[in-house]
Amino acid sequence: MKKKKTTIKDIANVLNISAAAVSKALHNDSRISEKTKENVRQVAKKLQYQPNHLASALRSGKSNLVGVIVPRTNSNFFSSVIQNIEEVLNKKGYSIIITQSNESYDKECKSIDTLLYTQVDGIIASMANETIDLSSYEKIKSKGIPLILFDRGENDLNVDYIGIDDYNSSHVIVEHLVKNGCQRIAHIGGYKRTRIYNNRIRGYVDALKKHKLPLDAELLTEGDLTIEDGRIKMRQLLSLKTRPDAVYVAGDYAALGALQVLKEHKILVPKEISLVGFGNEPFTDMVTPKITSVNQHSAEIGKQAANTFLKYIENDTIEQSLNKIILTAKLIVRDSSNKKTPL
Amino acid sequence: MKKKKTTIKDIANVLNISAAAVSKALHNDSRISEKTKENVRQVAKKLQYQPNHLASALRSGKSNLVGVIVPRTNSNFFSSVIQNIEEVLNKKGYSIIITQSNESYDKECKSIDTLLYTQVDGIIASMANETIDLSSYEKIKSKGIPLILFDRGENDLNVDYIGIDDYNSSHVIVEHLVKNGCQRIAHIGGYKRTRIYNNRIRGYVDALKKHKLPLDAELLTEGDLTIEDGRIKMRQLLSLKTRPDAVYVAGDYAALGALQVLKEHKILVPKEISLVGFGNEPFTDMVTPKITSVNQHSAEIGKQAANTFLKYIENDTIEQSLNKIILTAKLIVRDSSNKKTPL
DNA sequence: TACATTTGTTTAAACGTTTAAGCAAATATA
DNA sequence: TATATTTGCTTAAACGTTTAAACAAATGTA
Repeated sequence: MKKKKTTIKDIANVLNISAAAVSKALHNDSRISEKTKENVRQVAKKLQYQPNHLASALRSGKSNLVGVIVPRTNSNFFSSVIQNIEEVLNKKGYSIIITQSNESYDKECKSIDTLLYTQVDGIIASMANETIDLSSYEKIKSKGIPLILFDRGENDLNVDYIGIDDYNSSHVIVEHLVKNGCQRIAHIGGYKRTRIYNNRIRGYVDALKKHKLPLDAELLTEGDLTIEDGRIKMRQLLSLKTRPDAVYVAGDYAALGALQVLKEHKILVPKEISLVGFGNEPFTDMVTPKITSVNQHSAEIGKQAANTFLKYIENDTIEQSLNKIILTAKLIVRDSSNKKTPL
Repeated sequence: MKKKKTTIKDIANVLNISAAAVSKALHNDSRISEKTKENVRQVAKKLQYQPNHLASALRSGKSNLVGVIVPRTNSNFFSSVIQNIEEVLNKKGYSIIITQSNESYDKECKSIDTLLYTQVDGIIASMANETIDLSSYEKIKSKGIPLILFDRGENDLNVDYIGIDDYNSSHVIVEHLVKNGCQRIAHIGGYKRTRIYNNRIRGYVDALKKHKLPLDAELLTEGDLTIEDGRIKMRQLLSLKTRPDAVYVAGDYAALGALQVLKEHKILVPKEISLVGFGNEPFTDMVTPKITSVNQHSAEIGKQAANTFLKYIENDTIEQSLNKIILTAKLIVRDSSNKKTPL
């Protein structure tokens, strides 16, 4: 059934030379004559030779494969980061293997095992929401291969991190809402244990203080930021004795859920309640009203992550350490928070 | 820099047994004593032994890796298919490697090369829109590993295919629109060269005939079904002397673009023009009005694809041939086409 | 001419497993 | 007691490469 695959030896036999010569010819070794190289290339083509990656990786100790772990691929942010990682790495002869954790810690551990098992030369990852125990990430480090984190990182791992300035983004958002006359700003946040969400919460709290706005515990919630979570939290906010006049949601999906609830309650956005999301997912520009959100520079993050990996490959004497590249996120003001020129 | 990895030999040395014994112990060979097995397991754990996949795959000729190629991962359909493929295959000890073609033929070829190079045991793929030349897919077949296609398939490859009944889905859609009083139904279609879109177009044409509706060439367009494509095609339709009273779009993203244009033109949906999409992407349920769409049973497709692969692995005497599994898609009627109980 | 260098190749070991074959010791069978 | 079988391991080859080391032939140098 299985067709026999062409090996370097088959080529060697045809040309009556050694397998070693063929290997070197294919790698353009200077000690192989131009004539032999040409012969090898021709026979290789004719026999449809494809190098056996397993063998070469085993021998050389380099797989030319990089693992990428993301919580999910069906968000524009992660999809775009991946695309850019791939673009940069392909140019340098690396291929990438994508795995999704589905925000599950167990699945993430399995992904890591799969990647290590595949003997990837490095791993670029964004951590699952659930992840608290870092031991599987420590395992990557202990194998001595570069580990680069982006978006969802963790200082304690002492590796490179590429992300945006979440703390400051919250300040920008609150400032924007205040300028638009909002006084009672709620925050539908992610889980505090995830660093980025924690930073957004801290930023929100500090920005309220800065603007001398009351910090009301019932206006601050934590959750997984799914659409459903956004719906639940928005309903909670609407049931308060004093409703907020603005809601800053730490993720676009939850912001969408919140918007649905607002529309179901016939509440005018932004007139009665302003809404701001986070992530600049494409749909924020598609719904009515369009949702104000924060652009996370996915392309840039992907490129920087890939380049950071390459840095370690090109110079393996550098020891990894906590090294943060923080990009400044950009607030994209749309209808959902723009009271000045309403729909 | 690179830490030395534990091998089977290290374990053997500690216990003063041969590497072969360790290998067998780890594979629970019946000819190894329970005591030795236990010792091996303990030492393996202590030394944090992780089998070297490259070596075992090279030796055994099985990588336990399955490649998955999709046009893109940031659609819910593909993301869900992938998740289900993974679920089924993980249980059987396989890991999957995801690659995206980004709808580009070149990228698809590269993906195939990467996967073959990684020595995957099989490939499950959905073809890029652009793909006409099938030679890279033929390459997969010529390697003798199973190739399973889903959603975007091609009869000429003579391999297994899992998808939905596109032709019939068009009939269901047209029927639904007719029942809602539509008489002049347009179709914003995909490229005819892609089989699924061709089938949707044929279904549309035949359904019109069946209902004795006029088949007007200017009501039928072809494109790549991106949001932008949907916008362009909708504008074209609106500029006709006689506008359609319903638009059936062969993809949800394009349907979204079409909806945006309709709203910009203050055209009431579904009152003036009804709209139907395809794919049941989550956002169809999020926008206003909610878009009627077709559920493609992504989970089922993923499971069937994985099981089809396993069928060949479990019995390698079966020769692959054109073998279609066609699921019946389900029309999800929402506001955008429901004239009877409008908003 | 004698020696050194360069060129183009071969040989053989190695990467970390798996596995067929072999073998000694223990146990079962007659 | 002698022979057969089972148990529990070892030996060695193999998977398809890469690569250090060796070497013969060709070319250069003095």
